[in-house]
Amino acid sequence: MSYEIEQLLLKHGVKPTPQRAVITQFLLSTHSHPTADEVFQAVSESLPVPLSRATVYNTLNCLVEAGVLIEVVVEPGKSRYDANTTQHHHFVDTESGKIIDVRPEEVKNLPLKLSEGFLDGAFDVEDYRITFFGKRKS
Amino acid sequence: MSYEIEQLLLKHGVKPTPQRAVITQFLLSTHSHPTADEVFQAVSESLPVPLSRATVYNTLNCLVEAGVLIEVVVEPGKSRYDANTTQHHHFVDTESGKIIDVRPEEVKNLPLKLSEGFLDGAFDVEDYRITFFGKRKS
DNA sequence: GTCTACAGTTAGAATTATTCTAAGTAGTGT
DNA sequence: ACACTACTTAGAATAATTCTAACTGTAGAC
Repeated sequence: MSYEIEQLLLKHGVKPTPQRAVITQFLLSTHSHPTADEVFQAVSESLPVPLSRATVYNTLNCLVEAGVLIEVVVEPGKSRYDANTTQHHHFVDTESGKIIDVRPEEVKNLPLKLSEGFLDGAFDVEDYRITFFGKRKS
Repeated sequence: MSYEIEQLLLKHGVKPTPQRAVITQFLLSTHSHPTADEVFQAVSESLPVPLSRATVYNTLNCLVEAGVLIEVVVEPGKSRYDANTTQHHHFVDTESGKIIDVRPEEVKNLPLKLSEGFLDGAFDVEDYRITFFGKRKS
């Protein structure tokens, strides 16, 4: 397993195992926001040892807890995963279903501020995500 | 069934049936963003006729298609439904899991504009939703 | 008024995504 | 080598949703 992946996992307090490394490696190499099953498909092809679905789910949950990955929920029924853990947003192409990362700088007028209302008054807002919907220009 | 509900369904091209009316009625009466199962539980108690889960799912999908409801996906595994179809955002209380509607006016600096970038250049952004995460102030 | 057609509803089976369980495996420290 | 612990495994179990095929019930044709 590559030194960089090993260091990344260690830095987040995750014991580096071959399965975890290869799953992390795959997610770092793509911007396609794959589902757990897509990770399973892609990784089991390129792995010398057999890989269980349970391990994929365990690993993804573990990596999300540790902050190595972000879980992205934009459509009902399944979660998607993103190794880009910097603050960013998502654009969903409603025709293809593809999800594209949107850097905060691409959105004007950020950071958002809440006005003085019940939300700002009663709650601590720790984070926010914007999901854009639209279509590719023809 | 109430005249208002009947008119609302007709206006959206949905044939008003008792099941659809009572499900719509329930969603209009709450701000709790219930899941399909919560709708089923709540409605089957107050309905004289038996209600099938399939009907709940059929009806919710039908009402979302017709624009009577919005489907809200903030947590993995299940969809939630919201009869508030005006443009708005959501705040998720990460401790209780409760979802609270946020009116656009509560967020300063809106409407957002995309800067001149690949996203703005290649895609037509039709809509966006902001999901806030945080906790109730103690 | 009856008949027919069709859309809506139903119970339960099937499917899909995810988690659980119990057993097996490997690496680390002793 | 030995035991401890954490990881992985296959398959069972669960949960959310969709499918299927049979059963209404109502609207329009006659």
